[in-house]
Amino acid sequence: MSKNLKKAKNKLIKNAILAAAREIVEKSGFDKLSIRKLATKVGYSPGNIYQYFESKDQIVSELIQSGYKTILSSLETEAEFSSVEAEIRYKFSQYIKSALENKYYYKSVMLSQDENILKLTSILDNNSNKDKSAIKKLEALLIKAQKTGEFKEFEAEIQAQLIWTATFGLIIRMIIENISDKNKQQRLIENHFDLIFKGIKKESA
Amino acid sequence: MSKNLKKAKNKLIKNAILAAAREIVEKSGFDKLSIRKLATKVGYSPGNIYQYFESKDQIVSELIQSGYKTILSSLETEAEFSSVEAEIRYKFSQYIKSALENKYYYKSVMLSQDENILKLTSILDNNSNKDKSAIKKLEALLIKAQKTGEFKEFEAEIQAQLIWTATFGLIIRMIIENISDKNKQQRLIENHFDLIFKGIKKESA
Amino acid sequence: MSKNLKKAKNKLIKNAILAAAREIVEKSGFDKLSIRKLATKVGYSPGNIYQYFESKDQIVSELIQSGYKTILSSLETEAEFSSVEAEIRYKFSQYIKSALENKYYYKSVMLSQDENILKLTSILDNNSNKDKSAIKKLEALLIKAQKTGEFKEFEAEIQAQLIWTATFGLIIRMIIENISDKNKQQRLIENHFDLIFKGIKKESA
Amino acid sequence: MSKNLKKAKNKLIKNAILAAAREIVEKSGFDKLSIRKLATKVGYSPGNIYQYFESKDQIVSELIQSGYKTILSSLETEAEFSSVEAEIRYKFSQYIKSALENKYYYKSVMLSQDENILKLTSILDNNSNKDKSAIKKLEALLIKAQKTGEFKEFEAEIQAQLIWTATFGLIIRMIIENISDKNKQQRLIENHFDLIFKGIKKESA
DNA sequence: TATGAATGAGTGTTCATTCAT
DNA sequence: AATGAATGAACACTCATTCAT
Repeated sequence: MSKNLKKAKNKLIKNAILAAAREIVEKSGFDKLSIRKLATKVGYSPGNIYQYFESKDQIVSELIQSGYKTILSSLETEAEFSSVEAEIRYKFSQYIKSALENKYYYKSVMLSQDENILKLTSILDNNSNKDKSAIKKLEALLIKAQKTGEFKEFEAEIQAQLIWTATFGLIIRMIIENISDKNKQQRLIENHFDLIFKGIKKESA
Repeated sequence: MSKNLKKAKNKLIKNAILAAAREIVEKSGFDKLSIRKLATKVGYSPGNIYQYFESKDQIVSELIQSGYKTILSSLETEAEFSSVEAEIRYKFSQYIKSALENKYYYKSVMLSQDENILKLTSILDNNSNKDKSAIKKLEALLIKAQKTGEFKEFEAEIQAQLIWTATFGLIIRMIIENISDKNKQQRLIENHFDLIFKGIKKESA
Repeated sequence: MSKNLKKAKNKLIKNAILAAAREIVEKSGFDKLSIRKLATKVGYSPGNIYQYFESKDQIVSELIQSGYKTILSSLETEAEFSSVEAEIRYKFSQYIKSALENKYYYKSVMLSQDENILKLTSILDNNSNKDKSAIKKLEALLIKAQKTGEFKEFEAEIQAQLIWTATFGLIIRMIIENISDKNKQQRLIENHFDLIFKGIKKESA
Repeated sequence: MSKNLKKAKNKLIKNAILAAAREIVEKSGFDKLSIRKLATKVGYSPGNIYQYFESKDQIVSELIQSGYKTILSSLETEAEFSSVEAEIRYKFSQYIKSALENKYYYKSVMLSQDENILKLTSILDNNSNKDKSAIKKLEALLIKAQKTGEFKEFEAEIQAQLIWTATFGLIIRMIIENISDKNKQQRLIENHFDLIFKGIKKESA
């Protein structure tokens, strides 16, 4: 077999292993992912898994990063927006829908307390991932809108965090309570953003 | 010993076991709860635990149900409030703090997808537990505030749900990301309610 | 079964486990001692070993201490000696013979580089076991003999160490080369001490 | 490629493998020598090692034999000495240092009970290797010194053996107890020979 | 009612060796 | 001659559960 073919085969198997891992995680959560179960599922001996991955941690890590990227990528768009509110509403709606489409995945990743995963998913830790994180992008948006007078002047970092925790809470509850009616989802999402943008108090109050 | 006495003694011991379990869980999480540790803590042998509980699962389940009540009870108070906003801020702050003090329970209860538990914990399901649920009490408060002009006129049920999911999201993330600095907690909580009451948009915008 | 009986049975089994461990070690060295092999040998499941010992380390440790004490105890005696030379010759001869009677054991213990074992067996480390060790007793003997003029004035600590390493070397080689002829053993031992006491140089040289 | 060329190439590679193995062993000990690590170091795949050696055992065995020669060769020298004492002190110091520089070999070789190795390493067996052995050379030296009046008249064979076992004991303990301080090594070595040459007794005693 | 011994399955990881390619 | 995938056994240790006593 040529070197290229071998490499391709290797990649194929790596992917098969990751796919099996994903299946286990989605069905039973990260706790239940073990090298043995994984090996059995792909029809290998436990030791052979280490031919393809250095450690369980590496498997977990690759698993998460790939899934998480899928969901996060829903935040990217080429569209232009008339206001920051419109932009946030649009992007987060996409994000929520993507999360709901990968619900077991989203749940597993976002509820994991594994250190490596938390590095990617933490919302409230002000120090981690300063630059790349989605939180920072939201914060930038808030600052921009504050400057144009669209939003109230306020500490953008903490607001970004709280928008995110609120949205996270909505998604998780929709997943756990198995809210699958698209209309109901839509109504919840819209009202969620109404709440965030306008609050519940009467303006002049 | 009379039958009654026997039953009472049995209940006493069950409670002692549950109390020990609670201690372990709240100190180290559900992962670290093992029959062995539990037995050692109560001063019994591992085998004897099975005289009082059918399985570890049963212990975990009873533990979760009781923990949930503790947290919910934090919403009760005799105090009078000058406004509904003040009342909501006060009660929910209590609730959040109680959740953080019982973080392993809160997480377990609120993330459980067990049917029986979901009957108690569901936020978005409009049909379950119409009367007793905490959601309904919040909804009633919202309606009251709308009538007095304190809050905007709006569909109270869905607003109650979203306040709850947002708060749930904040709590879960504080638990998962292990935010233990009391000052940071306080700041997050206050800003969380600022967001909910006033939103982020400029009023005249 | 009464508590005492149970305890006795427990001790019996602990001893059986230790005996099995000793057998493995004597046949194949400490490297080859594994919980699995040990369990198989006593007819138990691996896990059950932990009913009797906290860890493999504890087993190893108990094993060593018991065997080492046996050999070391050969240094104790009630006898009175006409000179320090006589005392040293007598005691070390006993010690060597005891070592040869427990040869696999002596070899395993004295050649182990396991930290815990080295704490007991180190000869050259000036810091460990300052008080209790056999080395210190020899050192004291040397000092006494120096004071009475029997021995040359010299740094007693290092001399004690070197007498010990030399004797250790003799024992190990007798074991490895399987010198079992008692007469030959005796001749080697006597000449070994002649060498140590008088050296090989002509006195007036 | 001619048969000879092939054989030469084969030998070349075998040596490269052995060299890599030697490096691993001398850095980390025989425990840490694994076919995988070895293959990685030579730039081969694990399987290919078996083209050149039948088993790991064979590699270990060849390694040990070659290492032994290195150490023994330290006894050879062209130098002239003013006395036999000086000669012995010099040569054995070289030998000890060489042993300490190849400590894993020395330990493995000298503690091996493999028959073939024992043929080379035995000190106390009066019959084996009558001619070539290092012991015999030492014995000859002793006899020479006895004749010149430098050393006491005594059974040279047994003295040679005991000098050797004592020195062996010192080396092994320095290895096992990991005495790496060069000054301490030097002091021990010097005092070791003081002991051997002069003994510990007062001359006139 | 209570004990504690025992099991069997489970955890991640490493290893010498084999073998199809 | 060389690769790298694969195996199967091994390592120490933990656990929920069962059961004879």
